[in-house]
Amino acid sequence: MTSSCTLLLVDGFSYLFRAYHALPKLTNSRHEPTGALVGMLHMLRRLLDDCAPRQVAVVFDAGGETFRDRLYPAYKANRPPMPEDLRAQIAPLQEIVGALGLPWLAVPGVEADDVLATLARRASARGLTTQIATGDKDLAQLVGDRITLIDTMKDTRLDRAGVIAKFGVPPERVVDYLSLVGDRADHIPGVPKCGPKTAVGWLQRFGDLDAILEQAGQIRGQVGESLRACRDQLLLSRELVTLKTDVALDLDLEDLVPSPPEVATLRAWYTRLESRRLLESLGEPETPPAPKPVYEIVLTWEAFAVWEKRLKEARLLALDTETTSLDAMQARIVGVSFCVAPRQAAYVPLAHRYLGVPEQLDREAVLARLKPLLEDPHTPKVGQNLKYDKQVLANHGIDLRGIAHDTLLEAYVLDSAAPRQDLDTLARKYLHRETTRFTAIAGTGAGQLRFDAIPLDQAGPYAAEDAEVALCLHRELWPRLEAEAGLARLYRELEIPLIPVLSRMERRGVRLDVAQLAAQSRDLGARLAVLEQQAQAEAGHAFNLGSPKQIGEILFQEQKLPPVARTPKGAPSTAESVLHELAEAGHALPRLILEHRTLAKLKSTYTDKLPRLVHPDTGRVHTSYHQAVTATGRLSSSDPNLQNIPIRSEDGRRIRRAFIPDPGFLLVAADYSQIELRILAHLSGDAGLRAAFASGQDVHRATAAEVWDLDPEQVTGDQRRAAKAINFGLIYGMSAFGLARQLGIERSAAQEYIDRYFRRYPGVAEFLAELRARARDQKYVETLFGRRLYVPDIDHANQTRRAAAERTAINAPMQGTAADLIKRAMLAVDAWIETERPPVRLLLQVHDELVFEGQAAVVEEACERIRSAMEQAACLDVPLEVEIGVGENWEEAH
DNA sequence: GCCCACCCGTAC
DNA sequence: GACGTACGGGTGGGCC
Repeated sequence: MTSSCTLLLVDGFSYLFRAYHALPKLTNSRHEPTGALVGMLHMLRRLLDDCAPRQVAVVFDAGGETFRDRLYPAYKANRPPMPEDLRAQIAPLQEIVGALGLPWLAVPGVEADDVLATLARRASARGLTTQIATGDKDLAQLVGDRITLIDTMKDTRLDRAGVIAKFGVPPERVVDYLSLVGDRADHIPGVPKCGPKTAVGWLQRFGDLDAILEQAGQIRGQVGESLRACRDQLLLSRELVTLKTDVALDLDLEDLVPSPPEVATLRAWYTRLESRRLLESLGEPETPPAPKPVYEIVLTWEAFAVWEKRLKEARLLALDTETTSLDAMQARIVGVSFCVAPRQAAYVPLAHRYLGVPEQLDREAVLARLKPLLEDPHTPKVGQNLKYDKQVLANHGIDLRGIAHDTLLEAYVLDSAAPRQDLDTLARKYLHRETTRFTAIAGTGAGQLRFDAIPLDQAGPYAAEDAEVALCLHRELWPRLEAEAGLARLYRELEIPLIPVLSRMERRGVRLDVAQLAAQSRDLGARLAVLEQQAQAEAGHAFNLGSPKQIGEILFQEQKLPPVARTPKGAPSTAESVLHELAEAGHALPRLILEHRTLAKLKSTYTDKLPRLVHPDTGRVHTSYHQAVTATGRLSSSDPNLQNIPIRSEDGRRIRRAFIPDPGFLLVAADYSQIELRILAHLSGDAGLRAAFASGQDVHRATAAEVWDLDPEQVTGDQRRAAKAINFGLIYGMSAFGLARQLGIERSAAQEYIDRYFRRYPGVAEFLAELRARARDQKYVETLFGRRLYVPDIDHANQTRRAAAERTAINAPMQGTAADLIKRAMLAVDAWIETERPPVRLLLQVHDELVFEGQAAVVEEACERIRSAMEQAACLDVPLEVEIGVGENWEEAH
């Protein structure tokens, strides 16, 4: 669509609104909303390119009361207020429009449409052609020989013929048409039962609105009656819909000639918006792009000595290791890279093995030279995920100290909900820089090269770049953290100190009774075979019990059982709750499948898998803890995941018996009791809930007694169960629906429970409402220690997404505070162990539990030190209680 | 043979 | 659709 015009008028909000609703809700890395703004600016650019106008005006509503509000108080009443994240984009938009050199105006007392109409008519009277860019159909009344509408989002242009095609009436009848049909958005009522077809019919038959009203008596039926009843309203509607063309404007059309753009201002704005496309639109930057850094490959001792000196003198050195494996416990060093300032980075290859590799420096000799520097706590280091490098260096006898910063943790504390925190993603997000990916030099899949097989001309620049990017990233992220004192503190005092603690836990590992697990596997295998045979006999044919698809076909097609629930994709669900319900109804097959599933899970995930992960040298399993994965601040564990070892069923608990201490040691398990509920009591300040904990009795029983007005000993099992379900449900943002399903009761009964609960604990109800409001207001929620979780979906247009964000907003402060708290406890316990060196080792963390092994002789004393460290981790308005058990295995310790 | 979506189940 | 946070196994379909 290309056409030239002399005057271009832009309906500012019309486009901003549409961009806001049509585009995904983008924000920049500072969480400032940018989506609608960037969309609108792209639209504006295209418009200017297409129209090449001599004069331009971008017109905004000024806000406040207009003559229409005075004429008709219901006008635009009940419109939801403008979303805050949209409102926040208005002022920047106006500033940017100004910097583009485009005249813009907002006139109080009239709407933007009236200003557009006035300007268009004035131009028309002077013989100028005008195009109005808008999505608002009211403007169609202005269309004429010299005035057309354009809609860049739909890429359409509306001239006189276009108006007739769209509305069925010419522009001069558009006002009458709109008055008859009405406009829901503006609260203009129209004639009941009169839609577009009827309105056009009348206008064609009678001419205009006055003629229709004069001859209204001729129109029969209900529509005729409602037309006659609407007479006064119609005249008012016409007045409302008619645009003013005589708005007093203290400007001349000549004032609408654009001035030259202020490029520097625009560049600053576009940089802040983080829009590459907009930045490119400014043309070549004033300074040429930095030349691609040339990284040094260190192959001689002379070159090494130069770098050694630089490292010693650096205020902060960035470091990265390249290895043979992602498994930190198995990995061997292939090379190390360093960076001391942007573009000053080097790679020291140490163990590359491909054919034709040049002479490298000796690995052990280089590491011996680096050891004092790397172990010096006063030589500050930065890197991406230094816990990994610390492990790898430990494999070579080096204890990395002086970890001052970690870009992974910086990024995580700034935005824990970001989907990825890897170096490539962070470089793109914060440095607007594309980096070489590992797969680009190593390939993918089975043919992927190990790092020592990658030719040095590729491996070297890749490795050096990683160290350099880490340093640059730190320079970008650290000021952002420092600007938020709470976040900086969390990072400095909790997350960074935790690195060596987690590293020690991973390195220590935990001992497994492999023979016992093998015996369990055999037992489970035999039971599974029996169940499989019984199930297949019941079904009448062989099938795969591990396939939900086949199970669904047998149960719901062959056996015609009722499909109780469906999966998100619409298939009949075979989930546990469904099979349970069918089994309760007396069907044999679902019960067999259930039992088979349970045992198959235990065998494949645990009894078969765990022994394979025992480290060949240590004879123990070494999990990896991930410090920057969960949105709430919890740790996660993988390879193997030791945070989901079964405990609830008897068969499952047996697996815990295989977790055993070193000879001469005992296992100690220390659990926080009801930690999240205690945090709820503290954060909400609810007197009743606080009292329930202060009394020291069973909190679910106390809750039940309070809600049903009983003595604690009168509480029935079902009442306690219900109270427990509500207590947990609160933490998860559960609805009456969820509670009803959980308890197997009617939804109305569940609602009644919840209502009673909130009447008894009004502080809790208030607190939860406040969390929702806070999330909507500031787009994030916080833990007691200032950890932040952004919830951008909190005003998502999709109801499901929005509700999910609300649940996150409710859950995160409690789950996150618990995570902060146990991290503090871990630091305290570790400090005790590292300074006093008792024969006690911290082995595992399972969200609210710490697992230790301690020498039998000191275990009793150790328990008290552990209890004290954990209970003193924070001072809340309710006591923190820790339950400690000791045993020959993990199950016994509970 | 590899990768991925899907379904399901384990923990707190 | 309906209860938050994770990790991971098996199936089955698609791709190389």
